[in-house]
Amino acid sequence: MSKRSTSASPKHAPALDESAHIYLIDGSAYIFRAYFAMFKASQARGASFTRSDGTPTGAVMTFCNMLWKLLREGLDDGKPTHVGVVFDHSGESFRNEIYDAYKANRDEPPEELVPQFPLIREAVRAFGLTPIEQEGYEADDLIATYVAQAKGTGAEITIVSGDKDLMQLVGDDVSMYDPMPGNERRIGRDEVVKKFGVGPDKVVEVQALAGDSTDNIPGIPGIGVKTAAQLIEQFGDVETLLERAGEIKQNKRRENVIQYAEQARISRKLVELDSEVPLEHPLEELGSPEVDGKKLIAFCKAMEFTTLTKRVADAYGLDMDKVAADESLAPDGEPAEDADDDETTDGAPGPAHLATHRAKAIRDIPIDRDAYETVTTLERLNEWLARAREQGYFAFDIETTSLSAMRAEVVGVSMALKPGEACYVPMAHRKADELDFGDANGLAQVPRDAALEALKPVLEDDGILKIGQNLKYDYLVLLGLGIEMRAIDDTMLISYALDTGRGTHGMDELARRHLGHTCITYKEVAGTGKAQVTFDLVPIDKATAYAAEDADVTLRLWLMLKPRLAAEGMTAVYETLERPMVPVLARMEHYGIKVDRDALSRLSGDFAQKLGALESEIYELAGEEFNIGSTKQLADLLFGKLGYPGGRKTKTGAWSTGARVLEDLVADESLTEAQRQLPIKLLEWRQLSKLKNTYTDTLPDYIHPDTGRIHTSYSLGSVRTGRLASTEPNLQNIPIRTREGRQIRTAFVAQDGHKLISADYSQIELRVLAHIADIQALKRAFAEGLDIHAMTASEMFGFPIEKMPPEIRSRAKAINFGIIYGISAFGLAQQLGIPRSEAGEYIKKYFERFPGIRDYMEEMKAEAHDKGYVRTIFGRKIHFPELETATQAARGNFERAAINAPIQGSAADILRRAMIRMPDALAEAGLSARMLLQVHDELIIEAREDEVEPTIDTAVQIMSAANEPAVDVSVPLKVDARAADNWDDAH
DNA sequence: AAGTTTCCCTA
DNA sequence: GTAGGGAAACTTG
Repeated sequence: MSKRSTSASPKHAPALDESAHIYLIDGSAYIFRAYFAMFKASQARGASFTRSDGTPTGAVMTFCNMLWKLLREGLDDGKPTHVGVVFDHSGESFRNEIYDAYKANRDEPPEELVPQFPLIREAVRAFGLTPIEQEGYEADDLIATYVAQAKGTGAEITIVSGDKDLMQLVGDDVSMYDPMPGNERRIGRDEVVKKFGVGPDKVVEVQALAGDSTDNIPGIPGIGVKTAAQLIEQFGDVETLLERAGEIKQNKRRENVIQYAEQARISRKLVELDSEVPLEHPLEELGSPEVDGKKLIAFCKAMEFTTLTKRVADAYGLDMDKVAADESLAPDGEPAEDADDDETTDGAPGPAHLATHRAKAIRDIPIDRDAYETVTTLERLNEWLARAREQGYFAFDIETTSLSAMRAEVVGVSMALKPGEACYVPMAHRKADELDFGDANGLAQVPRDAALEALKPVLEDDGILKIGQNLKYDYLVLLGLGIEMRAIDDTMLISYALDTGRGTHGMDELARRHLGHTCITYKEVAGTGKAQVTFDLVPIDKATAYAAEDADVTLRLWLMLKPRLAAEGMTAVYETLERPMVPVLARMEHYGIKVDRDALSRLSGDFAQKLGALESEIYELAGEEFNIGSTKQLADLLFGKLGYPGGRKTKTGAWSTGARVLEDLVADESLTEAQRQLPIKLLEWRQLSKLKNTYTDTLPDYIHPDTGRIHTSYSLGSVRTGRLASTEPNLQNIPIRTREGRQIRTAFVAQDGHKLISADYSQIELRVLAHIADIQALKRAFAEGLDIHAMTASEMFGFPIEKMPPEIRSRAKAINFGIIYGISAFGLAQQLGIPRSEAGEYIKKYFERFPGIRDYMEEMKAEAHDKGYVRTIFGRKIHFPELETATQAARGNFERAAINAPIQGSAADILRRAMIRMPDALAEAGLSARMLLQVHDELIIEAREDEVEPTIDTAVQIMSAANEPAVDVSVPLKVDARAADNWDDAH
């Protein structure tokens, strides 16, 4: 018995007579249906249904909203006088004694739902009611018994449920009401007839014959609801039918009825509700709908339901601030870092305990690569999938011919159901003539199309959780095959949410770190270098060991890491900032961006010509030919033979030839005009060779042969601040600063009839800084739309903003950037080309003018030292384990990173939130526009020409409000957007 | 063939 | 001073 059950004091309800109206609410069914129908769907859209300590509360909230509405307003026919909220008792019911497979095919409840069951019972108490449940009985039986007893009183009865198993109870004074949000409906006799083809009194007969796969009620094979209704119409009931089965005309049907007669009798017992349960809470004790506002507010506050708290306070004219959260249910404040001795209020082990307990148990199960199964038939694959369906979750991995998802062909898939229980399903392996696999390595495998067809419904089922490592890859490959994965968890992203800064999040490293296990490397199975083969040529036995191990390890990592999310209060970060990025990014990568190959080719030609001319001039000036691209040869020549004054050295002691050194030579007044020509030409050559080699020569190779577009890959979990990184190719470093560089941008174009829209945040990091450090002067400047660098310069150097000399403004700009980067006198001096002492003076002056900034910096340093991490405004943690061990010299670097991380990271989180909402926002606005690229503070969207204006409006709207409603930002987020035919003109 | 260094492109 | 990716040269195995 719960500690608090004694404190629940049911109020006295009026007498039960003809004027009474009883609501019997089927709590358990509602929770499940609400969860699958809406809570999960909203979650997939990125909505947060998690309390600040990570406890999932979506189902509790839905339930409370339903109950609130029900008690306050009643249903379509007035308010109730008596209310009972009824739940299934956990564990088996008497039906399992009749038929041990009853409900045996039910999935375990979803992980997010489990901690919510006790909370929902608490919710019922908060409404002043007693949750009704009884060991050995299901909610339906209790409801049936209440109905049977209430009938004698003449009261009107409404069963609040949409469950067809309760339809047998409908009668003169008894109807049902399905409370599913958006699908509310009254269910009376007519609705029952529509569903079962017979009246409520014959429903059990029909159900007995037709069976029910969700409850695992067998029924009679070959008979569905239609046939069952027809048979019952003819024979009256199951028993009569079985006696006179010989009269059935259809041969097969008759045989089945006779053969499965006993099964039908059992089924009837299973579906018929027990209306004679000895009630622990008799009918007279049903509660009243009157609510104690304070008690309910205390509960809602503990759950952090802001909207409902307000609604309740308004309804009762109470001041919500004056009611404290129910402490026995509220989060404990700082979530438990340490995984020891935490307990929930019911004394059950909490998430932190679960996390450590799981970790230990999983590490103890050895990994045996020889135990994995190779699935070679479709039948066997379907058996695995059926088990996955039954379990409700499984680990999953695709093997393909390419690391590039857009070019990958599926070769096989692996899956794991439990630690050590994994298989590989080869689909498209082939023999290469030059390799002898031997006889034992035949190519028995499941044809690809058939295998994918079997997989598709499971992958797309949002009731079956697919667990993977870096699932964006699999998602993208499958998207190309017309499969849209739903219900996913990604171990890489879970690890990233938990452990950013504590190492990388690749599977091999996670396996080593958490399981003490070294995975087989890809090279071990596929070879290395020139001898490396694609996965379809890997022998199937090796492939099984490799692929099934991946799935096995992924599952184990998930079992270990997932409970840590709740234990460490990171569930919301994972579910709102990480997981929803997978489908969004996969689609952006899938669409790609159109690139004008010919334009790039022309540029390459131009650059080549100019480079040729420059080379000749450089050889002429140098007096000899050499490899200009070789820094070593160049240094030898410049500082050796030609005697130029050497500037800086690199960290390995070599003379530096970087742009800064060459620029210094150009400006060196001790050199002659003629001597300055060589560094000038070298700088030009460097710039052009960079543009040619890195961009115009390389980008065309990334144009996909089928789509004519470039499909970059965005990496999640690789940047410690939460930013994305773009690879193969990197489209986040396309040139913009020089005229020649911008020509490359013009080659990124919209497709025919479309425009590219570039929407970017203005000064987002400085705005975030102004907010976090709470700097009034900066906040005011942003609110008034001032030129922030000019304003800084004005504050520091005293010039009026309107007459600011450009060079003063640019100094202030450098300082502002320096602040974001965790300023040092050394760095600022280098940036501005001034003595370090002078830079130090600037910084001193800045801090005098903006002391809050210095306070912020000191705070971040202290927090990073004390706690080992800093946080973004959305709660993402960035760990700095290095600070504990760093030497004095190295410490400054980490401290600057800790200062920068909340700024860069919060900005990155804002971008993520905008990106996650954008596709739905565009679709809801009826727009066909698509996000194509993200460049840290900029989104590139492709829109049809006739939709450009509304697309810009939507994008700006979403981006400007991306922080809401999770976090208030005390500075406006300004977004600029424009459209053009190419990226350069749009930016 | 694989790893490291230098340089340079982006926010 | 923050956060990245990547080409080419160079070093090491």
